[in-house]
Amino acid sequence: MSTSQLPPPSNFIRTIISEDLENGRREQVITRFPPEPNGYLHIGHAKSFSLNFGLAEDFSGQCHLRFDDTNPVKEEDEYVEAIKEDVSWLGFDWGDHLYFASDYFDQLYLWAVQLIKAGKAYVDSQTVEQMRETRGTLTQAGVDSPFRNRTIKENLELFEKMKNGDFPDGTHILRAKIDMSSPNMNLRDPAMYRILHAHHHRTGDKWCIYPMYDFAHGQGDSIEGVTYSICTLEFEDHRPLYEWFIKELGIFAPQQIEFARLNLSYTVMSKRKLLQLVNDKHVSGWDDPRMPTLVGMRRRGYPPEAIRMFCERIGVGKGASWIDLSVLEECVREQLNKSSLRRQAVLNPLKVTISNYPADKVEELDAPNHPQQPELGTRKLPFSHELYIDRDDFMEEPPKKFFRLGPGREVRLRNGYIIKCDEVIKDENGEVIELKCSADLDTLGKNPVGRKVKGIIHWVSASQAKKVGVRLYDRLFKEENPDKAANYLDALNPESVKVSTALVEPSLLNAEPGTTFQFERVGYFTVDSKDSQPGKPVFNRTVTLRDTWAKLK
RNA sequence: UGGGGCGUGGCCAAGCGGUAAGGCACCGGAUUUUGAUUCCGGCAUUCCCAGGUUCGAUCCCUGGCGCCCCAACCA
Repeated sequence: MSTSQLPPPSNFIRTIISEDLENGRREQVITRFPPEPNGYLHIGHAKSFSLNFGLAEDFSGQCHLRFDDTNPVKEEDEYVEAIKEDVSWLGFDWGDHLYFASDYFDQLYLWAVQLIKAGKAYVDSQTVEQMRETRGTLTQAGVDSPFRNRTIKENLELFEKMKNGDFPDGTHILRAKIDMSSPNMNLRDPAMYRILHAHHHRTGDKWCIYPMYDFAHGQGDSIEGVTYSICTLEFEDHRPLYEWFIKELGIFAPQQIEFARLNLSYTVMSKRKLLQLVNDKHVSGWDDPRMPTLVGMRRRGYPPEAIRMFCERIGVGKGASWIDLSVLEECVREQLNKSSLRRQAVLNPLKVTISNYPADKVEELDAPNHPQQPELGTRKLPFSHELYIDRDDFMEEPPKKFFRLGPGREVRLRNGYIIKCDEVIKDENGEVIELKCSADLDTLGKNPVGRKVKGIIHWVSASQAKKVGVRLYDRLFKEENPDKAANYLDALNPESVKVSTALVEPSLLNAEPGTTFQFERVGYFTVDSKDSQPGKPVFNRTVTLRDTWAKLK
């Protein structure tokens, strides 16, 4: 299901697939999303799996979810479950096609033996350091390992012993016998299997040798009948190796296609760094609302449709591109504008007394839940002689383009009356602490004749307003590209969150965790799913509203 | 300096020899009890540069220039 009415935008991958289908080179489209379960998914992964699942949907094919769990020391079940949840959250469905690279360990082992028998693989007994030295450099050919010409029999025996656990980690390794002088480093006898006496999250202690990515990925694709193995650009140099294994093994050949990974400004995307942010407590966890993880965005209040829209909007190419964070935020606004109920909340209160309104009177005003969607109904908004407005909406000496409240000025109370500021009360320090106003009681639901009041401000009734916790989030990093700083941690935005309170209309007190409201004229706020208590919600600011006035200033 | 990629407006991105889609941003203007939303209009004589082929080139060729990736028993 596409999030937009428009046909999916054309891109080079779609073009390749369409052509293959037309000329009969392929008959169906099978893609796959192959995360390693060693961390939480982030927005960059969303780009990848939206592409893979999207392509499968568009061409009536199938997209598999396959966990690339070939490195047991980094992988955990916790991540497997989290990843499944995130993919589902965005609305994608892998059906019965849930796989693990570890499902193929037996087959992979057999294939390794097959290559040894064919003289295409050998057991190397050099140390890591020796291998590094003999591999050569980017401009210098490598040299053959002294173990390169072991007999097939010897290799078979050694590999079997590796499997049986006769050797400690790091003592031997199975390598493909390709070309130590290849200009492509990946072809200089790449590692196929390493010894790792480690417990695997799924296969337990069955194995003490594990296949490398390069020896597992293409074969996994092949076994599953994946027709298009779509990955990021850094694997371009691996493609010849991917194809080499497929060819030598004589198995079904998927096509690997590479696209540019997502770069988002004011964000870091590397798992290592995200993990460090969590471990070093720069954020509260993987699901901190400032994190670029899907769990973080969910908690922040980003709707899944917005993330889908974002992925579609940014397109797919091969050039290293940088997307501005504001593009994502704009998608969030676009989505939330349609779906969020409107409420009033004051973040920075300034007391207002309506002098011509009875002190003991409380009126229940009707306010629409959504101005463009009357079918969403209305709610009651209490009004009394004592209110709070936002300090930003009053200026003692307003500039010409300011059309909010000022001494002697008139303004519309959103969903209420027009009021006029008669008197400004200050404390001993000269700070404004209260405004005395008078209301034009004939302006409820209608405009006065003979004068136009342009300004509209939000407010809450003092005695009925409820105080709630709010967290005002901003971008996690202050630098556009945190990786350009000497240390990306130096680029952290010290003001990425401000913990504060807000006075809100009473109906908000029982809001369900996870729901998002628009605090009119302020922004979108989501009831935090972790820290809210029944009757005691805590609000996360998801994103502010567009503010052309702030830009004017 | 070996190999693999990429260069289209501020940011993405179509186009694949016939005379520059679209989105976002931006700038006008209209509507509006959110300076929000919505709506209407504007926004590349030019596709990294220089030559060449062609009636015609962003698309083909040659040569430059710039940027990204690769030397884990990570993925």
